[in-house]
Amino acid sequence: MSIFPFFRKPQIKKNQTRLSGMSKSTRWDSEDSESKQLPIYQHRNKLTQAVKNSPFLVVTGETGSGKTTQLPQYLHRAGFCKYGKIAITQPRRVAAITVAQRVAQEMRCPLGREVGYQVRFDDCTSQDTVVKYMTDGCLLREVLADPGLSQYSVVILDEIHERSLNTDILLGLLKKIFSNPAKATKGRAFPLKVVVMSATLESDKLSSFLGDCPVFAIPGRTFPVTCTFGSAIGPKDIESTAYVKEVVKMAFDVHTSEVAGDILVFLTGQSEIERACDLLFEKAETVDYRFDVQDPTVEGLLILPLYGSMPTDQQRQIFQPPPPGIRKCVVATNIAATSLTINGIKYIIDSGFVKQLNHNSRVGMDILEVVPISKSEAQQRAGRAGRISAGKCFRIYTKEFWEKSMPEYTIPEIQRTSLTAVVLTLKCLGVNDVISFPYLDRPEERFILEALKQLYQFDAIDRRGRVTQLGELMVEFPLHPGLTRSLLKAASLGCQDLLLPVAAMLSVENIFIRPGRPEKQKEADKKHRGLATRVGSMNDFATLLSIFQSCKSSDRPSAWCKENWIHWRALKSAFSVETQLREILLRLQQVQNFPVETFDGNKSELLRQCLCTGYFTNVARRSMGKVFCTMDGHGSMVHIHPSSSLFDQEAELNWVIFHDVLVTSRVYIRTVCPIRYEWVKDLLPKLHEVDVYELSSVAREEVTDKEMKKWETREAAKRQPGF
DNA sequence: GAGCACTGC
Repeated sequence: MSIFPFFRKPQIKKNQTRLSGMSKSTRWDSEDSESKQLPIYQHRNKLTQAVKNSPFLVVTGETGSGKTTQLPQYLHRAGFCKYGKIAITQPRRVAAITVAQRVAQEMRCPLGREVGYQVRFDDCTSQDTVVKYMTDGCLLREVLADPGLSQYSVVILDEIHERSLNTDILLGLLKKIFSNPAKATKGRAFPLKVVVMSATLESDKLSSFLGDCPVFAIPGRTFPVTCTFGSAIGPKDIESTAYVKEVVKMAFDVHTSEVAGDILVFLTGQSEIERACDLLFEKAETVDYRFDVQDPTVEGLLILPLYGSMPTDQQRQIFQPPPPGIRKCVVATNIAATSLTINGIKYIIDSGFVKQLNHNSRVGMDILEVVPISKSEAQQRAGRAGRISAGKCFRIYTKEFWEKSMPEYTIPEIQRTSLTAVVLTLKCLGVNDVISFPYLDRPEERFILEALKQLYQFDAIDRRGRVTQLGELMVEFPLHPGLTRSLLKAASLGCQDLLLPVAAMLSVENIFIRPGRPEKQKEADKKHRGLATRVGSMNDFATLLSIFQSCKSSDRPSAWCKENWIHWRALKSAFSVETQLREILLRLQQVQNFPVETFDGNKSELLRQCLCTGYFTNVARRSMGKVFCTMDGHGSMVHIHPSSSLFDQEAELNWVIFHDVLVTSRVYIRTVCPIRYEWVKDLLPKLHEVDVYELSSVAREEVTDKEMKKWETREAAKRQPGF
């Protein structure tokens, strides 16, 4: 029996499919009445005209305007697919997939034919696909292979206001490539049309960035949300964690005094959410529904946590409507701000904080920190209450906090992240001058210089800032450049099987489960310690390799994970990443001039020596007791994280490499491996070879011979014996 | 002696 009894497969004649939209076919003329009621519908002719008339167009519209689903269909119907496909980018996989599903349904075609999607590990397109939803990262990879984007007639960048790193890079690239009319038509029958879609904010900025291109505003269709400020959290409370209690109190007040409707609470992380849920549960137990609760139809409270690392089936529970009479209260991270939409939310409790990963170029580290959200983000959170009817948003912070502690806009990712991979991508696209590249918001110059310095250290670019052969290979891998460097070293020595699983394990989410309850915690820790392997000595990278192999060869891998307190979901994605990396490597080995080296060292040390070629920027040396000192020029004092198998064995160690740094009560290094000084001796001087200020000319590729000479003398002076 | 939000290739 069919699940959809009224669904009829459309009759598609083979010859008709490819150009169907622009012929006089009546297939698309019968729009369903639902899409006719969308605010965008009245503007459809003007919109297609606007796309025709200008190479760039900005379209703004709030959620519910229908721009993501309708505009591609209008363009399709107007004949734009005659010259190529229409690409619509999304910052997230799920969005690309679900929107494509809906549009395929509206256009009455099977998904993957005229309408399809492409995300990593999942390409649902065919020869017939002319409307293609995809993640911004996928389109960026396509630009790398074909900078002219010759198979597309229109590229639509959606959700620009979220300012994802990839979308920002694409925007700059499209401006650079297609704002020059001569370049824009080069090798094309029809100049590429670029449409940039965003929520209403910042449309002027976008328009002027794209040469004062026209702006098309579509009214949204959401309900009003009234916002109130609290009295407890003021500008002085930025460092405190008092907001958890305050949030619980506010949620409880809403439950007892407001009419029926579900509650969504925004907090910053897993442990905080679990604590808030416990507190709320305690309070909710004391309620007498005969007297305490104003709305007589409300007879109970269902409290549900929601965060990213939660098991998927548990996440699914969130979307179930609560039983009659029960009010649902979801306590979530920022995942509920954009990634997941929960229906039925009428009340928002906003803590005003978020956990954000910021790159600190002063110490050369990424730091995850709790910071106040921006005003635009607060509005976004509030908007989550107005999707089905009028809602209310309770901000626990004061008006003064709003005015003094919260910035207008969130700093875009490109300005607070390490740019090493981005700069390599740009260089490979022929963007030599990465400083004057058209960024919508320019990153600080020292961020760019730091990235160049790292790329130079990895031999991905040469002293004049040109991409090396190795750099060309590196850009093909969806990994951090250092990790790629190690992988390529291993491949050239023929031992890629050691590095492929390690690289995969390090590029997926954390695989170790650590529960909140202390007794369970002990159990999990014990299991994890048992997984640590001794290859000559303890080594966290080798442990990852061993976990990967043990699980993969297990008869029941998911049971194996459960037993060992490992996230099965994470390990599954590590398996697919490993396969993908292996395929990329094989392809490159077949077509490129791939380096081959011989190894005359100790075989049991092979893995660690390969790691050294990519991690010599992350070397630390024990200075005193349990304190290590990084050798990256910053000389930061760090400790080995207690989750490492090398924790408590510091006395036996002198030199180590580490995968990442975690800043909490101390500065911790995680995923650690002991090394011998000889392995990095020849690499370390490279860390001090180039001064960041000298690199600004590398960035612009304007290095004169005189400058080169100056460097070489300085470098010789710096190369001192022993270090 | 432990405190990793969220994406993406």
